[in-house]
Amino acid sequence: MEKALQLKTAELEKISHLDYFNIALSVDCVIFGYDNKELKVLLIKSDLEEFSGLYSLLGDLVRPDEDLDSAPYRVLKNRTGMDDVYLEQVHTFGSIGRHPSGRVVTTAYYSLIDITHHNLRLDHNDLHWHSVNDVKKMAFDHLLILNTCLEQLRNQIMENPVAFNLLQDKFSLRELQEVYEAILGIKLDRRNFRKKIAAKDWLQDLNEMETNLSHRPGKLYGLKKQHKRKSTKIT
Amino acid sequence: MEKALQLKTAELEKISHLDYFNIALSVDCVIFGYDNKELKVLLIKSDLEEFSGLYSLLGDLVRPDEDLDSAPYRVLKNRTGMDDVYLEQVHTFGSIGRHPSGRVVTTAYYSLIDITHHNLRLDHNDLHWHSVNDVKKMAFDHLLILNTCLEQLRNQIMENPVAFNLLQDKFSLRELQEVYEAILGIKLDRRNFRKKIAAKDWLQDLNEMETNLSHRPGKLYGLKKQHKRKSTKIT
DNA sequence: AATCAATGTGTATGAAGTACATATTTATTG
DNA sequence: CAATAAATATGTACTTCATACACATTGATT
Repeated sequence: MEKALQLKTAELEKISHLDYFNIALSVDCVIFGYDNKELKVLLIKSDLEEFSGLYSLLGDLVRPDEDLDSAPYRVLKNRTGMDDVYLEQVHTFGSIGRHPSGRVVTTAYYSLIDITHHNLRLDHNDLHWHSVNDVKKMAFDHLLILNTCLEQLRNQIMENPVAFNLLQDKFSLRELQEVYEAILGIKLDRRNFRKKIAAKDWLQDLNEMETNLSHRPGKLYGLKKQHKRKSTKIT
Repeated sequence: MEKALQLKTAELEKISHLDYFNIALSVDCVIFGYDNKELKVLLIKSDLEEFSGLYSLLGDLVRPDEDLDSAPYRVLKNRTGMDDVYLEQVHTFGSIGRHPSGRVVTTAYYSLIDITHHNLRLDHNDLHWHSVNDVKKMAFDHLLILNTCLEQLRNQIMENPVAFNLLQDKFSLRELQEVYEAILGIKLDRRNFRKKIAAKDWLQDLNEMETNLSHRPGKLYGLKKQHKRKSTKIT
């Protein structure tokens, strides 16, 4: 048993209809968005009886002919139409009882998307944005998955320019700061925040100003090209 | 297809003998040790023809009746007899072609063990310690897995007192520093290292000294009880 | 012209990281 | 037993980073 992985193909065939392949593998996507100064997460109503009334993450079983890391891109593309997103693997959850219908191990990914920019078909897919702070109960172990991803996101945003994916291409420093505050759940000092971001050399000054405000407009910035990550994982 | 995870049990039965369960799930353990001022990793000779002469990590298929996170503890216990180790999930690798015998997705864990303390049955299991720096080629994608785990280890040792698991219960600050140097692959300043470690409040002064040295002996320390992590994952 | 509501900016302080040298202890050796 | 060798133990100056905090400026509105 202990050596199963070292067996040759023929031997592997023999054991493949023992219990070894009775574990299904899925991916679940924690898709973060940002609206109304709040961090949101995109959820779907669970149609498992056990979880009636609860929401779950967007997931699907991994197909035998796709890379594990490609599966969440497929899910995201199918659900939202987007294929230029930042997706990161976070953790794999595999407790015996986590799925009521059978043994399903799931690998969790998170993604940050601009809810205004893309053609989200929320109605068609029965998808809904939820304020992360308001989500108290979810189907499966998805609340644990959500919290794990949120924690990882919080740990990353000062190192990597990922939070920018929540915003449109042009944004003011105020908007950027509000995004950071929504993710971290705390207020930040404006001058120190700007100093810190400036030190990262992430921003491109677009020489444009905000418009249609009833007060002094701020300068608009974009994320420098060399820091933009595009999907390369669809196989 | 996209909704497979939301299907009811009966429906799940129906599709369970389509291709969905033709992905096997394994765990692989990157077991780090420390000897002769070098970071080591415990490897086994691959007995796949494709990889003849190469070494691989210790792994096994996940059993249907065990939690994913329990599997590496089982592997480690079976291989080394140890069950009081620190094991941490790092990443899941699932490229289509990563295993020549079929579709196997593997979740990687790392562990740090004291190579002197436990009853390692190296000969019996055909296990060998390799200097991490000398490992240039491995079976499967195991070199990638090793490097991913090493990177994560390096990122963790200043936050979490994990490196201590490489040492025996009593150690001098010099030994501790040498462990850190071996993991990070750089030399550290003695005074600054001690200052940093002292600030963590990890160490218990044992009021003992090194013995059998041909020079001034150092004080011996232990890791404070509240920081010792024991395995709780065997189901 | 005055008011409102925001943007934009700098400095002083404390905390943490880094570079670096000397006195002390033990075992060993002549 | 005195001198030497090889290590331990420790503190300070310097720099870098994080934090706290206030005022002048801009553009729209009245």
